[in-house]
Amino acid sequence: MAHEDQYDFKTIERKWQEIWERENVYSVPNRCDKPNYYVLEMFPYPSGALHMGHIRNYAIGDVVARIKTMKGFNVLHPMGWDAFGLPAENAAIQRGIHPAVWTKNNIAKMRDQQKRLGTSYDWEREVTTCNPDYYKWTEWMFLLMYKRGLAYKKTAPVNWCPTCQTVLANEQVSEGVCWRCGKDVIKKDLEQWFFRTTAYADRLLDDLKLLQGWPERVRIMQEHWIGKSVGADVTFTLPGHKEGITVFTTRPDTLYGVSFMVLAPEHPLVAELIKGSEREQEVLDFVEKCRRESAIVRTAADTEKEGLPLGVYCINPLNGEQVPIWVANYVLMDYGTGAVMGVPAHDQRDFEFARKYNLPIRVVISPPEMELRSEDMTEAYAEPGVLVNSGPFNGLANEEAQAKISAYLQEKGWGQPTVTYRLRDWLVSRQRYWGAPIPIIYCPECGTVPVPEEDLPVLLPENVTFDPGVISPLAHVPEFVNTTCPKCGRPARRETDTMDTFICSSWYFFRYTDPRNDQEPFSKDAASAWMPVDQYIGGVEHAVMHLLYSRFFTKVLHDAGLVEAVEPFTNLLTQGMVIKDGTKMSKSKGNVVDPEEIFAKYGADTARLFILFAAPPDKDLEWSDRGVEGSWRFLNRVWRLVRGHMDVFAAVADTKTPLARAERDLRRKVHSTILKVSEDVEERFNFNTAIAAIMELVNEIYHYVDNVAPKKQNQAIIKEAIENLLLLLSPFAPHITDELWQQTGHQGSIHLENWPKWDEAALVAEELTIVVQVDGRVRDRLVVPADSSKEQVEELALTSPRVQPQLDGKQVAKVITVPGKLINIVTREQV
RNA sequence: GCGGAUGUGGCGGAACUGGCAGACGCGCUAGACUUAGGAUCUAGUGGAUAACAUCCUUGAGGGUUCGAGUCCCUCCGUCCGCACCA
Repeated sequence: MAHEDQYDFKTIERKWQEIWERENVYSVPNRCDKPNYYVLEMFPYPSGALHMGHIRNYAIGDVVARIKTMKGFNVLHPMGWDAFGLPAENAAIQRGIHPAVWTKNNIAKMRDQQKRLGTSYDWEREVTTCNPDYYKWTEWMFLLMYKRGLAYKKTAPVNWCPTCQTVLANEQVSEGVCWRCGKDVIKKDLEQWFFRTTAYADRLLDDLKLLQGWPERVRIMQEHWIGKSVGADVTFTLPGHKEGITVFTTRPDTLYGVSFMVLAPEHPLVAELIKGSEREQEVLDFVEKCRRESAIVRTAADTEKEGLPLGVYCINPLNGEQVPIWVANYVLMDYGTGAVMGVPAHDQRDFEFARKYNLPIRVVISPPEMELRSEDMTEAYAEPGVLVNSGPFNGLANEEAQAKISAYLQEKGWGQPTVTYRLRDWLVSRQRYWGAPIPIIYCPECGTVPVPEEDLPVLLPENVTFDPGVISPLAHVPEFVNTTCPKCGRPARRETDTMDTFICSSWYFFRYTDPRNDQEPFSKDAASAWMPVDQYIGGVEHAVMHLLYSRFFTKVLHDAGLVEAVEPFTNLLTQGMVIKDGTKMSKSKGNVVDPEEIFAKYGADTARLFILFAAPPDKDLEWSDRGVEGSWRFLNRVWRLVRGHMDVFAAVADTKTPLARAERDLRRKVHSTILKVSEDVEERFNFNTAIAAIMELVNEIYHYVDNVAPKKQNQAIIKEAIENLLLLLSPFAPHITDELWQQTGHQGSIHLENWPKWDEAALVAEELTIVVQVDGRVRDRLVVPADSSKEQVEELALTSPRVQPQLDGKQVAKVITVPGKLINIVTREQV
């Protein structure tokens, strides 16, 4: 490859990265005379190297940050490391490297890659969650939760990932498998710490409507995850027992249609009710079988419903009827009360179950204008209707009956209106080493005692053996475990579980506002200066987990009076995946493109430009080596254009002589490009079309310099065009533009310049192209002076030689004119 | 099953409130410059056709309109999320 006319990206990119760093170009104060703007990309887990998804994420964020800076904002654009987590521990186990060392090395490598991408981060604000000066405050957050009654410990059947050797929160299990390793998750009874996210369920749901700057689908996913349903608890009495069986139902209007009761296999009443009966063993075997089934099988909708009668009855409080009690696999212990009333006529699952086991089906909601007979039904009737077979409530519309029956139940003490959520409390304990310690001490005398704030941080011991099991590696370190009780001073034991790393990432965006504060996690003033984040950018895979936890944290911090913000992220951009050959890049598919290769072959500017040009940020991006080549060619084209016209930069504009046509056209292109790019980047982050417009501008400048005789070329106009070109291109390709800016005699970095403004006067078109249609089909195009009147244009259109033949033998019915654009001549057959 | 997104040349993708479909880039074809070209430049490039005339063309089929990629209805495909939530 002949290199003599290609630009030397290696030298140029290194040069400018050094200058930016030396001159602190991207350092930002918390307050100054400019308005603040906070743009944030999700910080990475330091896995070892950046992949294309990272590069895309940071390229998008960097363009936003640079444009906002040029537009006069004081822009906070920080970066950091979500540095606690399992891979570090696994590396330690497999390769004998300490997690801290492994993590530190990875961070050094990835930070270097980010710098080579040319990102405009304020590195003075870098945070690393595994450093004690950060996790001290993560522990502090735990204590805050504890103080506010939002952290508690309980024994519960929890999700256990045998591969990762730790428990998982509900959000971290998808379709029965672990979010990290993809292996089956099983249920285990363990005593664990939880955060009371359910206490915020309503606010997390309601405030979704404040998030108009979020993609709708993310809001819907969160709404679904929270899963609010409004209904009633109803207690069926159990003869011979003090307590009855309470069920949750969204359909109290169907209570007269109950023909059986179903308990979840895990329901504590099951064992109690069958004790000593002849079916005891049979039922216990069934329960055991259900428990052994994996979560995937258990929750799949097409799993065959199975159940057994207990031979025991409860009483429907409304009509006093005896209702047989069953146990069945389709009832879940961890939703509602773990017991369900069976109304086969009006619930599809109950219907299937009743048909299978020949349980009675009684219609209590009648559809309008027809009679529903249970023996004819092929599926449950879940639509609205009128109550029948329902005693005093007969004849009521079912929506009305819901309220009436709920009220009646409450009045009689048989139940009350209830709201149930799908959202569970957040299980935050992890039986692993590489995480923030839970700052709790267990004292034989005083019980559970939080570590006093002044004793934070609880430091992770360095000498540990990694021997994963049900107990955290920390439990094997006596120096760590054995301590004294902060209350009574007697020997006590530390909690040895660490915190879910999602806790670290639930508040890091606050820490960036005040990263070196050693008195508090951040000052309220610093947080108020920046929060909420104006633009957050990251992958949609965090739609529920990270984004929901961060919202929860922000609300708790708000309630504690520590921050003003009630939501952390005003606008959210979920970038698309980087794919190749139609599928996501992954090592197993062997379709990975390493950013290092692209940096080495074409440089960061080319990589950035390609990634931003090939697709809009929220869509998937198909990687194309040819496309990268095209971006590389374009930058060289810009390079040659500028280098070929170095002499124009001394030119002084001649404001006296009117411009000729070619110059007016070029100026119009320059200013319409400024307008187009400004709109594209501002409104929808349409970087791909913005870059396309810049490419058109380059083509047009070439067209001018190639077609106007050198002596006649207007140097001031070329200068104006090239300067604006460089300014518009600078957020996308920061190195080459800074270099050319300097070479063309400008003082200071181009990245400190203002965003260009378009000149309205230059935009005014001199001529317009009017499309002429006959009956909606294009027949001619007329180029007319911009000030032509409607009549003049219509006359031209009707007499056009290309239009005339189309009007032969027809009458003009009407003429529709869209001013400045189009004329449509509508005809009818001659009578 | 429910919810969401999406479907446009050989490819990635444009087309704001209904108004020239295919911007820009890739690829391809021809030419120029060259010892050479995988550099660069110029021209062309949705399909049919001998045609600068004509017709067809935005997943399929209907509809509204002077005019539909865009609005409405009925389907189909692909991707994603949730999935026995009582």
